[in-house]
Amino acid sequence: MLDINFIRKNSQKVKESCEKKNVNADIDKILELDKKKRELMTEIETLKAEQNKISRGGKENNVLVTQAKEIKDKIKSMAPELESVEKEFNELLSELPNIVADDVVAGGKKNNKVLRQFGKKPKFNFTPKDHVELATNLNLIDYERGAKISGSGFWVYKGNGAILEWALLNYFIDFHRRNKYTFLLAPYMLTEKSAYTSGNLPKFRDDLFWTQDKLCLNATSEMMLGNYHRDEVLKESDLPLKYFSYSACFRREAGSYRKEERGMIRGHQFNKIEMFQFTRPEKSWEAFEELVKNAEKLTDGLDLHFQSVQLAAEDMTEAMAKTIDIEVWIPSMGIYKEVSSASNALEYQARRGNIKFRNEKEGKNYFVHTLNASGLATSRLIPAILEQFQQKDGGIKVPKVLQKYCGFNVIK
RNA sequence: GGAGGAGUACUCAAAUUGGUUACGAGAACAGUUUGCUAAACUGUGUGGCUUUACUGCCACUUGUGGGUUCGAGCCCCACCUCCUCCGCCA
Repeated sequence: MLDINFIRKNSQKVKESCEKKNVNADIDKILELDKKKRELMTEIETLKAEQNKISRGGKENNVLVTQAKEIKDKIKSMAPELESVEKEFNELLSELPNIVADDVVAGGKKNNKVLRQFGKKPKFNFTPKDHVELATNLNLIDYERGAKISGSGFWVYKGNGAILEWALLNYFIDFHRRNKYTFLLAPYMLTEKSAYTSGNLPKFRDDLFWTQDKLCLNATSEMMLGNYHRDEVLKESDLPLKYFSYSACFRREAGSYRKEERGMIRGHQFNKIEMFQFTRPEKSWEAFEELVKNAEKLTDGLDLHFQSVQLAAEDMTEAMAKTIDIEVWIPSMGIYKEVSSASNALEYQARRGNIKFRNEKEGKNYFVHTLNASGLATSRLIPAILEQFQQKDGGIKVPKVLQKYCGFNVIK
């Protein structure tokens, strides 16, 4: 959510940002409703002040009590108008996307900009197989039984496949622990309110799984991490707060194409470790660089070929001012696929979740900035590892950093 | 799932039959003043109006949302969370 005061003073900038994202937003309407809201509030508050004045005098004076009754009725008759103005105002305001950073370009995916590439595309002196074939041949992933148990879009990690998956997670966890991020294991089910705060509602209701108790399944740990300090005033000296969390993530992926995305590229359930930071406003861009660097280091540590891409305005979610994706090379598809997404939400999420810190010097509370980055998601890393490190004999060379977790160097 | 109890600010904690400004203690931080490891005093949430600013005025704030009333921490209803007991427990 944006600050209405900011919109009042910078309506032109807000409009330009919306244009970049190709979002149709009626800023003038919002400003008009804001004005109307404040006028009604002032009117009602003046009446309330009068009412309070009379009430404080006690019940001695019958004339005054009659007057107070009239005021009460008047307030009651005005309330619905204020309510409806507020409702419309809040709806429009909460639909406004974040102001995109100055260096974010307009347009969609096509305008995404590759910032840097790491490693080299592997070259094979034999015909490489795709990850589905490799994983099936080596008995690492059981797609058929996954589908039998839970339907399409689910799979089972088996034997060395499960060990490889878990090795990745352990590698990530050790990395974040070394960096002094605090490890959180949080619930996988969240209330509607939490889903609102994290921005998944109302827009993405259909992309979430819902239980009969009106809880939704976690779609990314960003949801639980962003809600962790909801409605709190944090100590300035505690900032930045750095967390990481492991969770299985559940997504309906309703209507998404599965034909071209064989295997584990897009499933209903996948494992992900997420970094999250709550920072002072002036430190958030610094933190952003740190998160991007961490995600790159993790991927680079696996010796994979990948690239970092700065997203264009339309490709970012509405909460974010800037997003950089880490995309790993999938040889069989001939494209790069996202394994991490690092974003700075500035105070957009904090405003929604009412997360502040106390500036001791001024004695005032300000919104924190929130940032998140995957560190990392495994479901595209396994295909990348299998395909990029496959050998002529159909075996897989295990990345060096994972060998101590796996207990083997090669999968045959 | 059932029965009972509780929820007041950072923490602890009071409030007579509904009545003006929610008693008080402690903590932390800031400001002022005095200086022997510190003390004393003042201040501390949200929003609106006003002001260049300082300030001032007003409204809201006792888990959340409603209701009754001129007036609600207190009465009524619904919900949330925690505690105790019972039931269920692949």
